[in-house]
Amino acid sequence: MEVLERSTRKQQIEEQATALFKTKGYTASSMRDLAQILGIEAASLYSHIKSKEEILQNICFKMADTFFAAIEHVDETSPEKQLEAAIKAHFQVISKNIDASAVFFNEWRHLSEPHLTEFLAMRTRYEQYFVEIINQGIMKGLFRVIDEKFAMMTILSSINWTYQWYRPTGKMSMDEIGDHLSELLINGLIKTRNK
Amino acid sequence: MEVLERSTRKQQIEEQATALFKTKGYTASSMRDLAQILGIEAASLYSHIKSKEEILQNICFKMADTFFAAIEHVDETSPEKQLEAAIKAHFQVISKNIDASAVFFNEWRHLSEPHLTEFLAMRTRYEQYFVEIINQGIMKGLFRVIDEKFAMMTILSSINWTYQWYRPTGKMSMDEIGDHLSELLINGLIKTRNK
DNA sequence: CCTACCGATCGGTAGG
DNA sequence: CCTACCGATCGGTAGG
Repeated sequence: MEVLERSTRKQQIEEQATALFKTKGYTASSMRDLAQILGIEAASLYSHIKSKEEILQNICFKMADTFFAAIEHVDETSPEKQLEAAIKAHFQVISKNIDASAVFFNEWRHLSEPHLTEFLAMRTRYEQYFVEIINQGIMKGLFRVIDEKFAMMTILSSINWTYQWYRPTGKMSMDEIGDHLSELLINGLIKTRNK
Repeated sequence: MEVLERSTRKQQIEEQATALFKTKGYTASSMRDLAQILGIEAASLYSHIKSKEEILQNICFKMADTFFAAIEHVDETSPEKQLEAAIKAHFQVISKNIDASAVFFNEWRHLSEPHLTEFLAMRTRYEQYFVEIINQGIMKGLFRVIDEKFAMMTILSSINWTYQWYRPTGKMSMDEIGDHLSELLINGLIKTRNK
């Protein structure tokens, strides 16, 4: 019973902290700000969490796990289909976790060692997954010959930026955006018969 | 003579502050950090600047001016050529001002009012320039029919992200990246004869 | 450009 | 979860 209550309270803290960090940034957010949102004193937060940075670590590494879990289920035959599925999977994680994505993309640099190094290693591994798909597409003559890291950066940055403007209530639905993103980006990459 | 010295010192402060803000973020950077880099006491900074935020304002609004100046010279006939020139101009500003671009993209939200509102208005106006080119391309039947704001966001985000990975010493030159960026993005947008 | 210093606020702890 | 409090650090000023 007590464990359950604590667990729930900890989740509440992390949830509110995520929204706060997104709005004000991690460094500019104080534990007193966070406590006030939850209607408690700042000192009381430390019954549930170890430190301010622990919250940031949880947000960043949970998001990293979610991103990896999403592309784990991608299982297509052609590089083109595989890239399409990966782009959509990546976007869906962002669209379903807008606040956490904002913190993930902007505040990770405030992680202390050794978490910072671990975080960057995970990011590189994730990026490598996209690089390999692009590489296969080039080798099979489907994609234009292009620096694969450059292509990966261009693709991921477009998707990553969506947290800045995507609104569930906007005129484009989640699926529509996923479709258009993959279409525009893969269309840019693909070899046309006329070129 | 005195005015000249002060002006130079102020430039030095802003230059070092830009690098510091990029690395640590605006809020996490202290005036004592900045003073130490310059080899003076924190209090001495205030002979040259009014406040910490004044530095941020100067970085952000100077960059905004530079971006506008770059697209002002774009003067092409077709939407395709115009978009290509605008993409290249935008990237060149970033590549030539990597540190200031990082601050511009990440730290603007720490501007206080009324500067924040003014900044966002400028950004919207700049984005609108790209939206209009895309709109013309769609109306002339050159570009695929797509939400023009979505296309603008996708294009600009790819270019904006370059400050994260572009290195003047990297294997792709500045011009090569500009070429490939515009090619990949416009190729994604353009109507192919086979579709 | 420096010394000396201000009030405010920070993350976090002790003890209940 | 609270009261009471800690040492550290913050942006900035006064006066030279």
